[in-house]
Amino acid sequence: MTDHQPELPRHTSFGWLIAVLGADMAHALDNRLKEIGLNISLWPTLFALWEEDGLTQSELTSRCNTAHYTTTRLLDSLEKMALVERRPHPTSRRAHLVYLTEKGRELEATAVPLAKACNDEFLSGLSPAERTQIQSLIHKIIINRNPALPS
Amino acid sequence: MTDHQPELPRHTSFGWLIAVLGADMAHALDNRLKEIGLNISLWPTLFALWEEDGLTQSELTSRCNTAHYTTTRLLDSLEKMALVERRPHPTSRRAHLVYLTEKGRELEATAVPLAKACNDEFLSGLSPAERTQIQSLIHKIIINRNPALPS
DNA sequence: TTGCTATATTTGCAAATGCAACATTATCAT
DNA sequence: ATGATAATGTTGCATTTGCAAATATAGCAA
Repeated sequence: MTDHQPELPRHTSFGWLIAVLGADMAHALDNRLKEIGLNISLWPTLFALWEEDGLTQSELTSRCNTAHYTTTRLLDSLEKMALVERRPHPTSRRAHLVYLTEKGRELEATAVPLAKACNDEFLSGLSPAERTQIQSLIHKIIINRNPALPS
Repeated sequence: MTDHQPELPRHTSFGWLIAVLGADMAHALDNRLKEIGLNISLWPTLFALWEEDGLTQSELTSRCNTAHYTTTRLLDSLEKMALVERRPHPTSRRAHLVYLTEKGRELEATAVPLAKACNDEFLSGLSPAERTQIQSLIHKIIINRNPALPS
């Protein structure tokens, strides 16, 4: 070992930086969510439902960026926790519509501020201008890759 | 369903944007790596070793941001693939030093350009100035969270 | 030296994930 | 209608991951 550190991948590769930051943020949110009986794997689905429920599982799948079988299993968990329920679709006998229960709906007020706090904590080293900047740059990359997403 | 889309979490939450982008990038690199018999889980360890080998497993663990037992298992895989070898540590009988084999060393020339191409593809919608900007902003966030990392 | 604590690595077991196949229902062309 | 194909959701099984405990060694204090 020399006393001069060579440049490591985390310093030079964009993908690596994103992976490290993503893992770090997921871990931080997961810890907070555990305090209220949730965990990070449930988060995208719950968040999507707080914004709009009565969705089919495949609509949820696409909004949450998860695999269809993952959605099936997450909903099994969320139903056991009595946070959501599957109701029959009015016109299709194979699809379900997913609704929040009262308990699931109430959770939003507790949970969302945790996530906001988490985001803020990570962004705390940046100026307001820098925050806007990074958000829009990342958004730009995502849209560039998948123009189908609404801007 | 109305014809007006409410704002979804992916549009407003920094953590969500990072998670989506991270998953997307990991998936893209994983696909490329599979063409040459590797996969994304092996990547951080190999990359770290290409930069410097003869590290102990715990040094590798800390550079790769993985769990110690993950390092153990990844090295088992990499040894089976004849890409690395564990050698005894000269002064400690519990530690090992991890070295690339000739085959492992040669792989760098094939693999690293794949990853570079992958990064470039994701950054292709940004101007050179924007690329510098986003890289430095993300770096700043990571450092802010973990000041122990070398800048 | 003895014993206590910390470090380095591995492993057993349970939970989570991914893949591929399945069952069921819709759609659509003939 | 009939049959082929696609969409929706679930499940079995193998692989991966994570936690906690185990093993072995090092370092240090009395």
